[in-house]
Amino acid sequence: MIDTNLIKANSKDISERLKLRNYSFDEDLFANLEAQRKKYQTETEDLQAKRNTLSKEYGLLKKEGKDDTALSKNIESIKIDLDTCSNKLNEIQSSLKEFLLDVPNLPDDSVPSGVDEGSNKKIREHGEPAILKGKDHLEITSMIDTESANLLAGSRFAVLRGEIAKLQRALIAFMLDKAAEHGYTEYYLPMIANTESLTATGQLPKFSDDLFQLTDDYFLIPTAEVPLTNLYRDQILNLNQLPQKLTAHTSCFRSEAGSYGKDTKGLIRQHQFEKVELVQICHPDKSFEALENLTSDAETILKELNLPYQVVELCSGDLGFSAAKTYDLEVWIPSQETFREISSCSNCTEFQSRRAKIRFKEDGVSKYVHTLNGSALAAGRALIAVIENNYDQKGAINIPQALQDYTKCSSIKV
RNA sequence: GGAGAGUUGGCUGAGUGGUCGAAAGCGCCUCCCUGCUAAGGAGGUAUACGGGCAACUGUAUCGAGGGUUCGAAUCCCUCACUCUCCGCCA
Repeated sequence: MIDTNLIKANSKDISERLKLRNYSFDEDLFANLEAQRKKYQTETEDLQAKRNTLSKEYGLLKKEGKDDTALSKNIESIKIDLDTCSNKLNEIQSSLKEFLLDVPNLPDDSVPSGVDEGSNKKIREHGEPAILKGKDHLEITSMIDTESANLLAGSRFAVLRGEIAKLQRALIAFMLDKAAEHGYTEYYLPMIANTESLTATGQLPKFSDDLFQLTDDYFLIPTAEVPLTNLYRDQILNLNQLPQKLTAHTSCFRSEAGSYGKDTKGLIRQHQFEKVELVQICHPDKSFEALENLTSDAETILKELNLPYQVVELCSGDLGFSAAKTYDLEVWIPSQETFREISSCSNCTEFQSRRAKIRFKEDGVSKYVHTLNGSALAAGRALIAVIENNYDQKGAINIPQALQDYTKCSSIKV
């Protein structure tokens, strides 16, 4: 949520910046709602103040046994006005909130402008992508079983068997250990979140179609960013508690509505996948520095797995709803002869902390923290990358050195 | 799932219809006293939002939501959570 004072002060500027990310901000509607909010709030509070004083007087009169009919009438009429006024106020406040919850975060000034991914900017590259087009992961091994998954649940699910299931588990354990090395505290979390949590991090109310909803107030999480960030919801931290660095492995669930026909083959786009997430809660002055660190924490894993990848800075039009600045890490997928997103590291500035009311106290003043998140990494996609980039073309997958402590073997027969 | 008890400020804990944003203690902060240590004294110490250049001031908040009342921390209803006992269970 954007600071309303900021909008009031520079409505034009805000509107321009939001245009960069293809959001058209209705300045007039906002100004109108905000003006009305102010009017009705002041009026309501005045009436409440009046009622409070008169009620006190009434009490005194009663005590002294004096006549109270005139006062009683006066109070009654104030109550009627107050009722109308506060109803109106509630109505406007919820419209205003609805309006504001729909507005995406402001792109940071450093973000390249552009309408779509075509304007994303490659920052750096690491490793040597394979020259020849390779087999895809489904062709390489039958231990990824989409047919069974289809039988059990439907499309966009996978059953992993034997060594491949173990390989994914090894990847997750490796990633968690790396996160711990980088100072992140490991969490085990509910994989169901409620409406409030999902609203705080920005998935709701706008993107409910992307979520699996279980019941009225239960949703499967689309990422561990949701529970991890919400751990601090409604809290005021001490300055010395910052930064907080958290990590968790969870399953992630996405409806993938609107992606029919996209990446239908293999593990690339699933309804359920495993991911290790990094989250940082930090001082506003440190968040852009923290984004560089968090991104490099995620990169370390790709480096140690010897996977070729590139780092891309998203342009304004390609930013996610809550992000002010994002780096995508894209890993080389030989069968597709292209780089595919395997991590997305974002600085959400105070967008989520305003929604979640996560603050810290500095010099006696409470301020909003900045929140950051990034995958380190998406395990399903990492699995594909490891399989395809290490297939020896003869029936074995060579396990990267860094993983061998976990797999207890140096290659897998497929 | 059944029965009972509870939820008040950073903490402990008073408060059963008005003078209560809330006693007292602890903690914390400022100042005073004191040549160390220890002790003592005075004052201050929630959050959000609104109005005001500011000093300041208004409103709301005693688990959450609704209700009764001129007036609710206090009475009524619903819900959540915690604890104890029983049942069941990984």
